[in-house]
Amino acid sequence: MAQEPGGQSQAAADRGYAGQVEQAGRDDGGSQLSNQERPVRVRVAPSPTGDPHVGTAYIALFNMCFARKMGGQFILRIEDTDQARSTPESEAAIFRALHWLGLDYDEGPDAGGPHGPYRQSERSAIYAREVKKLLDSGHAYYCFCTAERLAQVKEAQKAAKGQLRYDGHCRPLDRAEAERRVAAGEPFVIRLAVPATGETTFRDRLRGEIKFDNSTIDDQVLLKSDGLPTYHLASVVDDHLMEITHVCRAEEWITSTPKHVLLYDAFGWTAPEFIHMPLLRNADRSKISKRKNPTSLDWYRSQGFLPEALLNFLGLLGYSMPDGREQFTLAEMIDEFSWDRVNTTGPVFDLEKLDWLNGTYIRALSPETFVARLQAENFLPVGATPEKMLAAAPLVQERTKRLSEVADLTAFLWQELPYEPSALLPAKKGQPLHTAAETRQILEQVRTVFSEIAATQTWSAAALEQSARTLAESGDWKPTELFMTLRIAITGRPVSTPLFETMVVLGLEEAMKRLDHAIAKLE
RNA sequence: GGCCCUAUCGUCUAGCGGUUAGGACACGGCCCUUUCAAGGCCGCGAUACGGGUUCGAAUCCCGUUAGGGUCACCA
Repeated sequence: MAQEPGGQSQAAADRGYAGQVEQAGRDDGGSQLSNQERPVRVRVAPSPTGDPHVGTAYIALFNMCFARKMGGQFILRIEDTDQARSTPESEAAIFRALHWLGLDYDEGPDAGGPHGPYRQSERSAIYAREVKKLLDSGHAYYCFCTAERLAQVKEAQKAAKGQLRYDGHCRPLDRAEAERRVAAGEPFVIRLAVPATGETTFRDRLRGEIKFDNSTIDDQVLLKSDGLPTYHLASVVDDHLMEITHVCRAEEWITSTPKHVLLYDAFGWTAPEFIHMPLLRNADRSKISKRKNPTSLDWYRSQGFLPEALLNFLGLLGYSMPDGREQFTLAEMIDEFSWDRVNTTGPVFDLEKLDWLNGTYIRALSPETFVARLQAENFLPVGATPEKMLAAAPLVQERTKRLSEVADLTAFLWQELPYEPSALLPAKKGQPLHTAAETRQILEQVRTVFSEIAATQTWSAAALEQSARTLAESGDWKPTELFMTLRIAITGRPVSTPLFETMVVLGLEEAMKRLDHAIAKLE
């Protein structure tokens, strides 16, 4: 990479400076070992604004897999340097969501660890200290430009169809003079002094060499006027001090990576290896957004997606297992993990496939686990009992894609649903096949026969079906016609879990009561 | 618009110079069946385009086109 001459000598000077820092004590995140030689340490660094994002889980998953595969550490760092948007509620929601998914980190705000604090708002002194080094070495400078001036410059550049970037107005300012203005209380920011010429290159693990002309890189603000760092400064400083070896983040960061590389150079630190994951997409292929796609992990949880299913699904996006299997556990994914099988094209987040996958996980649950999950996640309908749900579980699981559907699917078990009397009459193309009187008559026969069964035999689905079938055939009813009439009488709906099994679950007394009600409706 | 990334069925993907381009979701049909599901079988359906390199390109290179990202004192 062709650095301008000045930049190179500056970098050399920095190395000596960095050496002093190391002697000074525990500020030595960057050992001289390469990233291949150091123990793997990766992180996910969400910003606590709004709902916990599905993209955070996606990136966390891949970081986690790599860390576990390599026997390294996985860290959570909260990037809350935006005072206006960060909230404690959002932070708590991130912790909750990640733990729900089983993406447990080794170090983090709520997990502790030797490289804390893990919340950037608590690290201000560190950034102030580090940015001063940049000021001293000439890699950063004070800027007093007002928002208005910046806006004007941008307008002028737009009009001239030139590049949109800071014009370097404050860069030539004398350091002593600048500090006098700072001391006088004038608002300021600190900017990165990007070399005017040359280019900055880095290697992306997935895409190879990526090259940027320095002339296209902005003099990025490092320290905001509120005294807090921007993402660029904070993440570079923290990744270094936290001894992060691999930065795996979303593709949207590629264009700011050269700024980070320049920062590592300016500090005299070894840059981590960069891995830019593809961006999750909406159906129209734009970056996934809450306007076009559910993005909140809380939403997925409230819909009744199982964490293991969601994780499996995320693992299918931009990634594939060596044997092509599509259903796998986190442990299996870790076991087989390799960056070599990560794609670079942004996958569309397909909710339909998630539904299918979630359904397969729900069906694989034991009835006991199924009910336990419903209870734990508050999906047990009002009035439902775990005992009855357990009995119904095998019938319900097979028809459930999301746990949230269970309430509707089993509604008739906990209450008698209203329906129109006409719904009891079998019909074909709008034409009734039997009159109300005929229907009432056969229902009365059914009630009689079922009562006998109840008195003499076990209340089994097979026995009920057999007698109902016999009854229908002895009359001029097709079994399916009678079954549909019974289905309406018992469940109140034309679509339900299998009729006779359902009656068994419902119980003798309740089923007979509903038959009586149906007969009454036909009088 | 500048810069950067990307390009196999509608969607998720396999493929890493020689395959009838494979699988999954979705969709359609059939079977099973008591409705809905689940399950089984079958079908539909892709290498963006144009140049090269090569005996041979989905695979390698270049260009075009298209899509995306990014150009904040947000991350």
